[in-house]
Amino acid sequence: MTGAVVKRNPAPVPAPDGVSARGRGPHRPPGPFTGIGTAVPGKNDSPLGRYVRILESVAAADTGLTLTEIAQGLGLQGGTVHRLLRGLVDLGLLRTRAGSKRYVPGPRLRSLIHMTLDRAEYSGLAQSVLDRLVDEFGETAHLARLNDDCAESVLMKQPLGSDRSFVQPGRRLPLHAAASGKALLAFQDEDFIARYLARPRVRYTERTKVDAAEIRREMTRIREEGMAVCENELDAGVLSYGHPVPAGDGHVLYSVGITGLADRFHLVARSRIRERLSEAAADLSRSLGFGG
Amino acid sequence: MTGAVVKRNPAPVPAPDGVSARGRGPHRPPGPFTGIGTAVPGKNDSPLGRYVRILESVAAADTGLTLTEIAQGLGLQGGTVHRLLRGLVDLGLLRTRAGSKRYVPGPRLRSLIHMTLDRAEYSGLAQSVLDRLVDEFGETAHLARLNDDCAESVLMKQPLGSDRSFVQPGRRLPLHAAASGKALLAFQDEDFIARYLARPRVRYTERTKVDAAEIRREMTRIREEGMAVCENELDAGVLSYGHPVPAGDGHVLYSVGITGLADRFHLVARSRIRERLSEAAADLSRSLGFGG
DNA sequence: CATCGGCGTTCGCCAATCGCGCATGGCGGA
DNA sequence: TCCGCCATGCGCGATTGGCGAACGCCGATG
Repeated sequence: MTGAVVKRNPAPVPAPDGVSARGRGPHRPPGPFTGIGTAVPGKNDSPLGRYVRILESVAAADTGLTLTEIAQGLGLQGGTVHRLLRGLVDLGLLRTRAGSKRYVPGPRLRSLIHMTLDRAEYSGLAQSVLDRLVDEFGETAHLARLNDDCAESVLMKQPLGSDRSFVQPGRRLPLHAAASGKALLAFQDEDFIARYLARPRVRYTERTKVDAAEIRREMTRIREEGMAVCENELDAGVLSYGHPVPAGDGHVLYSVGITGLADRFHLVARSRIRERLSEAAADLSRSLGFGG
Repeated sequence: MTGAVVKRNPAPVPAPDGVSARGRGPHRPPGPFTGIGTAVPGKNDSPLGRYVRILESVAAADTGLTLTEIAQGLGLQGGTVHRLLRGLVDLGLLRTRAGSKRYVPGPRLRSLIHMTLDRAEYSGLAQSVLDRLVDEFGETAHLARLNDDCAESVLMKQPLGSDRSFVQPGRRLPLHAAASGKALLAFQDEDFIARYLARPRVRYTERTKVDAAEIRREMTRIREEGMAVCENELDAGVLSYGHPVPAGDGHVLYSVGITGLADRFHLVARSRIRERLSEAAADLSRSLGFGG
């Protein structure tokens, strides 16, 4: 099977003379030059390799690419590329720019990006927003990311003199028993929520809500209020608030939260917290790259 | 073709009773729960969808995943996953951690991720490093990213009172005639360099080097010195320096550069520039997520 | 106003591939 | 030592990828 003659297009190599192999050699103005991290130069065309090259082309283009631009770049047929693109769009890796027929990176590719972001990188992106929250309330603020079936704290800022922390970076917070987790869960799509609720949940304290119906009611409340509250449901004596960070295209991948000891933090008016968290979420949405 | 009975595994659904359909139901301790950005819930298992889910699983795991962990997560056979992983590794999307058998994101995925980073995001990640360079030298500093076959300036910081800029974000700098471009080209693998040199190059000024052999000689020099210099090769009267930003796994995707008018900038000792650029590159490598 | 060319879309066909079961080979723990 | 875990090949069948071709659609062109 090594020498099997492949019928496919011989890749975007300009035909030696003026006419391409199929008599319709277009022209291809700038040329493709695909492949930055080309590991094994022979495996680059396979079903998967083509998908990757499409993604790379689209990602490299600032304003998106049209179908035929992609087709030319890969040396593939228009019809073929159309099908590939449909697959990519259906998976959410690409999307078409509103109305236009230009393809741009989709939410799924975006989320993949953020999943591989290291914790160190968040400090540059979000530190200032958390700083402001801490200045305002004197309590611990953190940024949480939806990871798998939990919310992972990726960045935290504590007020001076704070003794212990409940949301140090790396801690995985359950989606049903933490404010930032609940703020994430409430804004996932129905499919995600259903799958989450179908699995067993841990009861951390006697106030932890584990009943599916009860959680669903709270999700509705959170969506209405725009903010999640969690008191004594995960750590005893702790009161925390969580607010979703919108991702521009409707998805919610991050949430911002603020956490304090209940007896002290209760003194702060909830409406003011909601207001500030909402502002912080808008700022974060911008600095995390969801603005444009 | 709607009701076609599919033979594949019924997805990671636990078998109703104790025994799985194939009589070997392992146990799957934590459970898979794959799928955050599930766009179209039906299209999620297709050849491509499986690949994407593998990538997401691996990206979400901090320390990488083993083959069987992935297989369990997707509800696929070990042998099947092995082939999928081989494809992903061959393409450079994944790689195995040195010696270990754990799979982690590869250089190609890294590069894809960084290609979709928005310019706004760079300001959070890299602004402070550029600020320091500008404070030190009073000249314009910028961060460039290898895009396709050119270096794209993604972030720039000018000193106060600077009149015009040669590296405003979005500008695409040629790899053979700009300091930051040359710093990128010099540290690509031989395959990339050969392909780049095989294509025609633009001569911008009479000092632009376009001859392949001459460029290769300069590449060697750059690798030895660790820094690229460019004077009057792209813009007349402009002197600029470029330094690669190492990506941890040997690849170079970014470079940092500093640019000034030649008659003024010539007064600064080259060794000091090299030293500061080297520090800046190390800082950038960390804040861009290559620190490990 | 008619025509042409580019672009996106759809359809049938063939085979490359994907995914599975099974068998095999290395490696570490009991 | 043996045994289990994990990783790796090898046929087989169903799925899907890729191609050619044809079809609307729009704007540019004569």
